[in-house]
Amino acid sequence: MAPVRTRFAPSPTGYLHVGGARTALFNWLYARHTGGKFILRIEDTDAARSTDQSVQAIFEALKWLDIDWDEGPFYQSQRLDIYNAHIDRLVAAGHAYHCTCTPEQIEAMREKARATGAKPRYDGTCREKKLGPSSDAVVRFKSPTMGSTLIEDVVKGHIVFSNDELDDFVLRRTDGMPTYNFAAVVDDVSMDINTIIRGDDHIMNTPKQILLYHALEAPLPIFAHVPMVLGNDRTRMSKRHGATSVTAYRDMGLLPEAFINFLARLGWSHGDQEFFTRAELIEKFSLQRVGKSAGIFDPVKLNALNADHIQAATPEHLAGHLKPFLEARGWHSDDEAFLHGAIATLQPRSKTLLEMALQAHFYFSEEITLDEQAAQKFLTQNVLEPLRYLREQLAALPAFGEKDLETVFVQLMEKFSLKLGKIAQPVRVALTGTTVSPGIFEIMTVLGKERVLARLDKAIGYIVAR
RNA sequence: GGUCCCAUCGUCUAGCGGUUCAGGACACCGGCCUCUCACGCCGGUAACAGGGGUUCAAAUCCCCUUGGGAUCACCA
Repeated sequence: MAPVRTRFAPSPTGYLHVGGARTALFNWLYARHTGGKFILRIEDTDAARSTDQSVQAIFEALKWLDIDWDEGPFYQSQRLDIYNAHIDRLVAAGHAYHCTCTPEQIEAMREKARATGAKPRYDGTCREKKLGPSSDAVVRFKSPTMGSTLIEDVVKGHIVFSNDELDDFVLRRTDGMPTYNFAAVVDDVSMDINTIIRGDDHIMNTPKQILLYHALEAPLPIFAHVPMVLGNDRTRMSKRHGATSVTAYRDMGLLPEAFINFLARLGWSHGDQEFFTRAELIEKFSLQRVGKSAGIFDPVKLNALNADHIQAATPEHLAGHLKPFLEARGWHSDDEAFLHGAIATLQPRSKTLLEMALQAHFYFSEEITLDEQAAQKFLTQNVLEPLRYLREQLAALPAFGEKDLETVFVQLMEKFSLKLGKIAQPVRVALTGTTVSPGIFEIMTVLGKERVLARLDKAIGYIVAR
């Protein structure tokens, strides 16, 4: 068996979207799983719509997902000589011909066909004219008029197309650029791509491509058409479904490992398992386990999976991904231990890194602001003495671990006959400014004695002043 | 409209003829835990689109209907 060679071949006409990312992921996973090669190719033969900005956006997204490639990136726009050489071969062999019909004439043909209820298609006017190349001629493929073409798809099974459905499609445009079907096949052949994994919206192109493989006398690759990713309205994912750019999910606070886990599980399964590390995905991925039906992209489930990955990650790992969100709020910390401690307390209560950053406000804001409602309700006269006592006891503490703190609180509760519930909320408000936060002992441990005392002083001052 | 693909809980899916009055996950609804919010734990509601076959036996195989999707360019 020749080693597996897969490729991802996006057209740079916009950012990398969810469907494209999944196609890239499946190709990459399959190559990594089999120990094969994964090739990146940029299909920029549409000069009008391709932009370098889009190319950069695609690179950026793949980099975030940590999908790396072994060869490329190749640019089709730089391979015109190769396509032209193949065009010459095809014309010489009688598989293709020059055609000077104008777009207007073609449109007229289609109109006429539609009027008679026939299929709108090129009528073969130039098919036998043996025209030579010229600046106003396209090159068309001479499609067989009889017979049928069979696709043996790894995920969809056998699909048969009658060849009379096909017309003589264009291989090279008047501007000298190859069309998609032709360039893709020439590249896949010349790059030895033996496994083509792509969205099933390409199924209709496949018979044309198979015919081209035959004309080029090239061995057929394995085809695997994976089902589409749909939006919640059951149509193909597009801009109107909200965030569909991969990097938008990064900016919403998703972890790349959670995102690829989610993408992989959309259409592929391994028993009942939901959570996969990157290594597990590579180990377990297989084309046989890819389903046939389209799936709806569910952002709620994505977030839930992300929460699982956040919980499973180490604070050290999360720190790198979280920092941009902190910095966006003007928060910095050179104290790694402090940062990691803070993250650890937030892990079980954050579905996204954005949520985590938002909840981390009291760790990184130098001066916390007391929420007025919270302060009104919990920083009252009757907790003034307990808080003063607490402040003194804490100040005298030689160590500031959770156990030490608990001991102080037990004493406090006994001395003032208070339940923990009665004193915890005031302390929470004093330390964080709000009524919602991680456990107060964890917070205090992370914050450290100095900050805790300062915040208690501030709260005491607030009570005295009211 | 032609062609092609698809069809299990709201969603993602397990199920590859019998051990399933269909299992898991997310979401939802109860309860427990508890210093708040979460996490966690326990429990619950919820699906084989419909109709014909084949078979001793069908969610699983075949056909039809219905529904959804994709595609019909000198875009990719």
